[in-house]
Amino acid sequence: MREYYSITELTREFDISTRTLRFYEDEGLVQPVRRGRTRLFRPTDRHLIRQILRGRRLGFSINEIREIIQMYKEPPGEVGQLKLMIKRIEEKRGELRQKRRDLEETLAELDHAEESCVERLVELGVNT
Amino acid sequence: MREYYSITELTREFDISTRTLRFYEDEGLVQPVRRGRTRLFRPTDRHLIRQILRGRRLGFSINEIREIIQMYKEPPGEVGQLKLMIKRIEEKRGELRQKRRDLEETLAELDHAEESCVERLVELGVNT
DNA sequence: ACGTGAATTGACTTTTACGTAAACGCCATG
DNA sequence: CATGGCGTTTACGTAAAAGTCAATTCACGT
Repeated sequence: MREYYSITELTREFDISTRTLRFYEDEGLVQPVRRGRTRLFRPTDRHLIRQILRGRRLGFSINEIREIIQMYKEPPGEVGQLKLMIKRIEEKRGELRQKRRDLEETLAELDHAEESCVERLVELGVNT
Repeated sequence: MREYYSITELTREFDISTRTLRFYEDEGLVQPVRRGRTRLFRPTDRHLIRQILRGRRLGFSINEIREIIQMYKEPPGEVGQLKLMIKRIEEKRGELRQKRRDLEETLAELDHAEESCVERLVELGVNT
């Protein structure tokens, strides 16, 4: 496990711009350390980026991603906070399950659409 | 099956604004008929709205949603078009499968986070 | 005929998530 | 030593997806 990653290394690995990474830093999603003024990203930052991009692909906003990331962190020490956190996690899971239903339905419709296309090709006597 | 739905009926059903529906019309995603100036949405428009919102929840842009909707329509008559369409459908399915992986991973991490919270509660001697 | 509520159009505004450009520091290499 | 490459900050720009507001315009019930 490497200790530090430069910003351009990560932009290449994840195919995002430096602007994007700096933006995520401004938003408090990652906290690279500094050597002088240059940013050094640690494995934990790298993993966070992975999580951010996952959230992004799922259509979550930066704020929602921030919330989700909070949930991955060390659980709080106080009972009320813990219960609240669990409730929030439940809510997010609800959203994700909704997304999963949406996804399966969309996939099913695409399957159906493809079938229609294939049938049509067969009708036209195309060798598949 | 009702023949027509008014714009406000649909805004209530789907919890979106009239502005949003008109925007979707401008974008050519739905084509309600007109009686004078007022829009009359048919069941097919209603179903399209359902599909649009599904796409939106999955983080697809309007353009991507437009593409997907094209795929649901009658398959084209020409062989080249059909093959192209099938290729596009395959691509979209790829995207959706990526989203599904993202989703499962996120759900898994949330499960893990919740477990940590519950464990912590048990440590604190809270009666769950 | 008249007021009231629902719908319409059009213009302007807002938010999000970056893009882009300018201007500069640091340093290794030819 | 200057050139390229990578890094920085600050600031302004922008596209997408609506929200908001103003000014009508119907449709109707009385």
